[in-house]
Amino acid sequence: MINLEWYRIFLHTAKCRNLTKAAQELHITQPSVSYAIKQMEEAVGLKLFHRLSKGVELTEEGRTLFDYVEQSFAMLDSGQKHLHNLKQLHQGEIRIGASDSLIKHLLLPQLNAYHQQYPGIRIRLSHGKTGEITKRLKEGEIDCAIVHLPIEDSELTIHTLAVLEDCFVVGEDFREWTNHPLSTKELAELPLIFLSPGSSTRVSIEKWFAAQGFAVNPDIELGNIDLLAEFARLGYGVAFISRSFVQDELQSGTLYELTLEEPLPPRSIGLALRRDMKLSVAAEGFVQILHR
Amino acid sequence: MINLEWYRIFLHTAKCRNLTKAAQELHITQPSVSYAIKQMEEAVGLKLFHRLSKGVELTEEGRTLFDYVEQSFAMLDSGQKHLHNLKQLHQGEIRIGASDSLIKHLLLPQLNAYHQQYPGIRIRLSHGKTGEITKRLKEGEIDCAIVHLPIEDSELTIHTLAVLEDCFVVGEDFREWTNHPLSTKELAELPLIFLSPGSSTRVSIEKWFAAQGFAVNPDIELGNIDLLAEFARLGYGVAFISRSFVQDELQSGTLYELTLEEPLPPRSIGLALRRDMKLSVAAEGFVQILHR
DNA sequence: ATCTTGTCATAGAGGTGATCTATATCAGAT
DNA sequence: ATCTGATATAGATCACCTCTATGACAAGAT
Repeated sequence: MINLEWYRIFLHTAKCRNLTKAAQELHITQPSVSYAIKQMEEAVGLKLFHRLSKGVELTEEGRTLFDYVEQSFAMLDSGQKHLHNLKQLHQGEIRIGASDSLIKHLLLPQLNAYHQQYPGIRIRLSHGKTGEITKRLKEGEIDCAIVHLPIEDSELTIHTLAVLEDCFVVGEDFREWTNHPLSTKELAELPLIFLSPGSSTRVSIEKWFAAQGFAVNPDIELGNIDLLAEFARLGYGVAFISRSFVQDELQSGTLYELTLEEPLPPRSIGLALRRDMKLSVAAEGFVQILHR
Repeated sequence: MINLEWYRIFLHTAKCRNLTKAAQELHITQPSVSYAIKQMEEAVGLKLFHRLSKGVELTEEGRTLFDYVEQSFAMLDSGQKHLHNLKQLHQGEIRIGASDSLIKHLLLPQLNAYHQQYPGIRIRLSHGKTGEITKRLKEGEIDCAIVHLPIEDSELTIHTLAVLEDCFVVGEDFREWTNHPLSTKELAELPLIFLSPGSSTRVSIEKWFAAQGFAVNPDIELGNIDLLAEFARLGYGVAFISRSFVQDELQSGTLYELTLEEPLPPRSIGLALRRDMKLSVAAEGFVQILHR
């Protein structure tokens, strides 16, 4: 069986064309090199070097082998460099799953910070609902998931990232409703604008109404946070939305927040990771940025 | 510095996804594998495997490295195989079967070329008739056979090498018979010189006569092509022989070819190999020379 | 709840083979 | 004849690979 270290000695010897110099480069003694080459030649049953009076020269067979060994070692060197780059975050990729709205309204600052700090890392985003995203996480298709909480899953580790505060907002046409705290009954009778059924935001507000005995039926259902805000602004009704997603509009006065007698349920955003899997270096860097 | 033997251990472990099984394949103990992987991970400063309750799984970084290491080892394997093949060309042997006449008159150039190109390979020739030769081939006593075609045998692979053109030749004493095309009847009445019964050449010409209703009985039967030509030259009669075997004599005017009304049957020479057997490197080299 | 099984991790001991030192040998230069 | 630069060989040494023994853990079976 060929000792792999012999290959290294062979390679250096072939390049130096001199056992003594190869020994110096390899930090071993010249007899070590001589003996290793001898053993290797015996093992393959062929002479790999012509012994000259001043140094050595590859035989035909030695040249043939040299090509293979050189490429092989070049491959190992590339592998080591690639690993080093991964370790230094000069290379790599991270696969993140989150809903579009979370990506746009919550993650963008951290993604920008991460991308700025590690420009060599490829960020791959996939969107979807919390259920879909956690499935992809568990199947190893993504490295980490930004999800609405709560989630109970023994395969996942969950870290709370942020608290989401929801609110109802209106445009100029419905501004009079902000004059006093609304009862839930009053609210239920207004034209409501919600996200699609099944979204976490939608589910949480339906539960809130149901807990107070109201079956709510929104006038408008949209799949996009920006559209929710826009329809509210245009006077189509009352939109239910996370406050942080529309704080620009609230501050500039294009949208107004309703005050409710009954407090809205608190919601959180969390980071989900696979419990049994160590994060890649790239993913670890992102997680650290998220926790700042 | 990475110990190259760690790469081998890493590769096996990655493929087995189990340290205990990798240890078995490598013929070392499981703690050896565990310790080697640990040292390697410390040396590169990255985790290469997730430890699961049943076995291990490559990390992202481990997968990255695996690609490089796999290619690198494949390259070394190729190099070893190439060397092995070169070694075979230095020290191997080839066993060829053919009739004496084919050896002398057809194969000599290729044998010379082969011998010159691979002086370390021992060429062993065995002579005999096509039937005997194919038997030895099937019994593994020879590597390849040069035979007269056609041959139908499911155990053999046949490649056509050359077309043989036969002819009848005479010496000075019978030269007058070359003045006009001979009928087969005229030919059958001349003293004929043939090879021994059973030889392919003999069989083919007997069939030719029989197809025209003649039972031919040669005056002289010889076992040697050179003797055939010599007896024709000496005026003993008309010899049936392959033209390429006597083209020197035909050109120099010591032998003359008869013209026949009825064309002689075309014959071919082929290379027969065992279908179920991979050729040695030495034999492969010879086959390539034959196909030039 | 407890036991069994299969797996990986660690510690200390052992031994083997890679490498050392010492030196011989060789070819070419002076 | 001597020197120089190189490789080859022999016996000794010791570094480190691998061993044995055993611990730890998780999953599955009872």
